[in-house]
Amino acid sequence: MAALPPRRAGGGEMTRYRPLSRRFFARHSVVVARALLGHLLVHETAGGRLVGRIVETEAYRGSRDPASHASRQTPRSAIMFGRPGIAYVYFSYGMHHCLNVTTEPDGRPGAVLLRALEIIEGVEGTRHSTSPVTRLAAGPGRLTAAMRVGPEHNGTDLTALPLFIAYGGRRRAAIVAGPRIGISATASRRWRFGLAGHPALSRPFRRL
DNA sequence: ACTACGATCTACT
DNA sequence: GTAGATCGTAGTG
Repeated sequence: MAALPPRRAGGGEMTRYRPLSRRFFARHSVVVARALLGHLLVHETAGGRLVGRIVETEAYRGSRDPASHASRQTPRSAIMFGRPGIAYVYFSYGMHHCLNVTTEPDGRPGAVLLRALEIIEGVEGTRHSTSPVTRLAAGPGRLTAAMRVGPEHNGTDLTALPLFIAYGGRRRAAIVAGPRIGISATASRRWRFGLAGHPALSRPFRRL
């Protein structure tokens, strides 16, 4: 009998990175946006595993949130009305992709935009053009570039391989909040959240 | 078919 | 601080 081949670095490590449950995402977008801070985005690629800690998010919710793509029901936004825990990837400003995870129970529109990560594994597999390394995923467009996320991930399940959100341990840092970036309306809603003082934030949070 | 614009990033002043 | 790159989506004709 031949020896077992070595475990591939792909699925075998799912014990180390445990996906969050779908129920985690089936809540109010603002609750999910805050709760995601400190958890991990994991991507098992052919070139190796990429892992980043989520340090900044934004909540988008409901049909009456004018800043949200779900303020109108269109082919693109349909995914925000579906089941939670699914990737919503859209193309922005003609050159970037942004990654969201859908929220709220099935049938209610919502999503959380992942705006910044601290890359903690697989830095050598990410693009090296951005320096310092702490800024590699500091912004929604940089995040998708660093994590090799593209339109092919739109509609995929973020609770399963190869791209998923995993438990990241107990969060230590305090959470800060502010108005969402690039949104003219609803500036009074402070639905942008971040880990206080983290170097990978896309932009600083203003003090009250 | 044609137009306007954006949940951005980089480079430059 | 502000401009330019660049194109899918959605609204209008």
